[in-house]
Amino acid sequence: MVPPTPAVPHGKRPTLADVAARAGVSTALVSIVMRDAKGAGAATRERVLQAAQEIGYRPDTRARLLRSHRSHLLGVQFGLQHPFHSDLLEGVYAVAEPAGYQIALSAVAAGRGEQRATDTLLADRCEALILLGPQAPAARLAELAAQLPVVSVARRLRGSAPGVEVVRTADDEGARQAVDHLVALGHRDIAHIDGGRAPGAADRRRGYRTAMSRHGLADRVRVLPGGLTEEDGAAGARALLDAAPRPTAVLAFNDRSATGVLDTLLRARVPVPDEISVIGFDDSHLARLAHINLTTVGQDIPRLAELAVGRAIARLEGERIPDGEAVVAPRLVIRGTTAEPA
Amino acid sequence: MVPPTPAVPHGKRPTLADVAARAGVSTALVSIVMRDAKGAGAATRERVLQAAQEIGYRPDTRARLLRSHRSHLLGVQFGLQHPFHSDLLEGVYAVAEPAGYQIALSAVAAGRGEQRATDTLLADRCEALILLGPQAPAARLAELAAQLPVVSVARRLRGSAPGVEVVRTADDEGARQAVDHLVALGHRDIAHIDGGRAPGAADRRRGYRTAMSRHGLADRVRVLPGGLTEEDGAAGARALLDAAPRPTAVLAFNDRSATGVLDTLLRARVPVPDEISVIGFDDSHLARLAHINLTTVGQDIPRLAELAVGRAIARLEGERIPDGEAVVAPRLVIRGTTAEPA
DNA sequence: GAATTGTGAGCGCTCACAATT
DNA sequence: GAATTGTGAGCGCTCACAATT
Repeated sequence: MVPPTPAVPHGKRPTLADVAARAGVSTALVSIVMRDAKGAGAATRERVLQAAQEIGYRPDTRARLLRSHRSHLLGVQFGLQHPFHSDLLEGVYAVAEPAGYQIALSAVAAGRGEQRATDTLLADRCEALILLGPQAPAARLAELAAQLPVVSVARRLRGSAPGVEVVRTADDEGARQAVDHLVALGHRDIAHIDGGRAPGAADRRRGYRTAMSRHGLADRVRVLPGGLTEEDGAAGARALLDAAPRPTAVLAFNDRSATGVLDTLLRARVPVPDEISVIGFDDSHLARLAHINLTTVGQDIPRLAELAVGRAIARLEGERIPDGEAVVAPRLVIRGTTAEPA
Repeated sequence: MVPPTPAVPHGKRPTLADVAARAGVSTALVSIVMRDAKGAGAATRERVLQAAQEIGYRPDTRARLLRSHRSHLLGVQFGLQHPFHSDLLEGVYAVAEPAGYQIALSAVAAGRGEQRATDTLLADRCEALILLGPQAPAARLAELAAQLPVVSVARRLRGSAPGVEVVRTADDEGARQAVDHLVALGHRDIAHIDGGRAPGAADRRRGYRTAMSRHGLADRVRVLPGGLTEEDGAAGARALLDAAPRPTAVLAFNDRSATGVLDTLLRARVPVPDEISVIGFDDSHLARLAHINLTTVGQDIPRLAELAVGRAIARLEGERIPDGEAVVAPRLVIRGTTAEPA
């Protein structure tokens, strides 16, 4: 049985002209009222809104965009499997919509690469692109930046993609804070399970090394290959358990990785933080869960989102933008997975 | 310093007319070539593509949609914080794009409710709506369904929203499979940490109760209030640890909840599965991670996505659709968190 | 003259159809 | 006659401007 709604909706969807006819005014006037622009009397405004309501009129965003010079559309590319991106998106919506910009989302997924994601955003007439943790070659980013304003969030680009705005956390500084905290607690054997080639991984690795050296612990530096998933953290933790001497503290690349570390240690009956302290990175939802209660280097997600949207809009509106990257300070959040060494 | 790219891109972006002028043909012909439609000679086709390439032409999706009767756009509403939705989206993209439909994404987030999410999809001229785990009142869904085809995924609607297509997993059957498995292992004290008011929770609860009764274990039924997060599972597990007698097995509402259960048990030094067996629901990425290795009731995510997209398209193309809901069979995936009771 | 209203054109495409080979 | 090419109109809006109070 075919259900009640017809395949092609009943007749056509109502247009400006339908509203105008019903209200007995011109379409231009309806347009003014629908946009809430000035140039219409209170009585007419009332009458038009009434008519629109009655026939269930909704403005057609696409026609609107086509006609107007500006589209006020920001295209955002994100990874479907990254909770950190989800958190950022919340912030992006929160900042963009009040500023009068709409968000067009395009996901990177298995079988749907970044090229595809950005291509659809361009075809949709986005005015600027905000890329969350893009992995595309710098040359591709530069190519995009030649066409429209592009903001890279959380991916550093050392001048290799001119024209691309970069908004990121001071990853090295975050790693330093983590090491400082552990050293202050009395730790010396501090290992780092890194993020491999993930955005930010190189800086965190460097920050860790530098901080260790500064504390005279250069010979204790231990970097284990990792990645951005729970599994990567678990693998790193298993390697550490076999090591002699075992470290008394671990800095993981991110919270997901740290979760994997915690799980492996728990299974191996190595009490945290009594025997080994663990620090994550991001301060995502995960870290805050009471049963995880992870000490972590917090990224200021709302601030990152605000800066990303802000720079995109500033570029579009021709405002002056401070030179160089926007680097946001991280902040160590001390919870229950770090303590003095045994 | 303002960077190289001008605020409003260099002049204008190229249009069909620009390509036509460069190739020395009519715009209609360029349109044909760009759409890969028939009606253009090989040589012309070549020349047009060449011209388009040279000036960096990209078709404007919005103008295209405006002009053509059909938009071939499917609007998908999803929750930003639900990994299960991310998995579904992967499947949706994989099915829709080859079928010639584009996906418009609209996220539900803090401060951006479902009403807002669907409103933007409608304004974008989507032809059909696919709602992942919608929580909106049935009346609202019915209202939408009166305007265009609507598919509800994972949310059951017992006739309360006529016209809405429902695609879901047989949640009760899934819970039954879990209980059967545990009973076959020898468990009798099997508790359920439920999903509260989450979509599917009522069916899973009922499936659990029914299965317990069928095994003559009605007096062992224990349902603890829960939800869909790790924290909900952890809270339920804490309650169970204090209970006397402790259950020997727990069925959690979903994998996230089960992860919270596992964590709490590990911390309390209650070995899994030696002392307590744990089963999740979904078979999300989470469950498959080696260090979690969770026995779980698998939802057939690719199939759910395929059915959702398929029904939307069928409705749009006026095909006959089997009456009633599309219910997908779950399949128990046995991993490492279940065993015979001690 | 200031506020309100209307007119005409056109944004970038695709479609139906006519004209050309 | 079949394939290829071109013409004109119009999708639903907004904008610049003119006309009205």
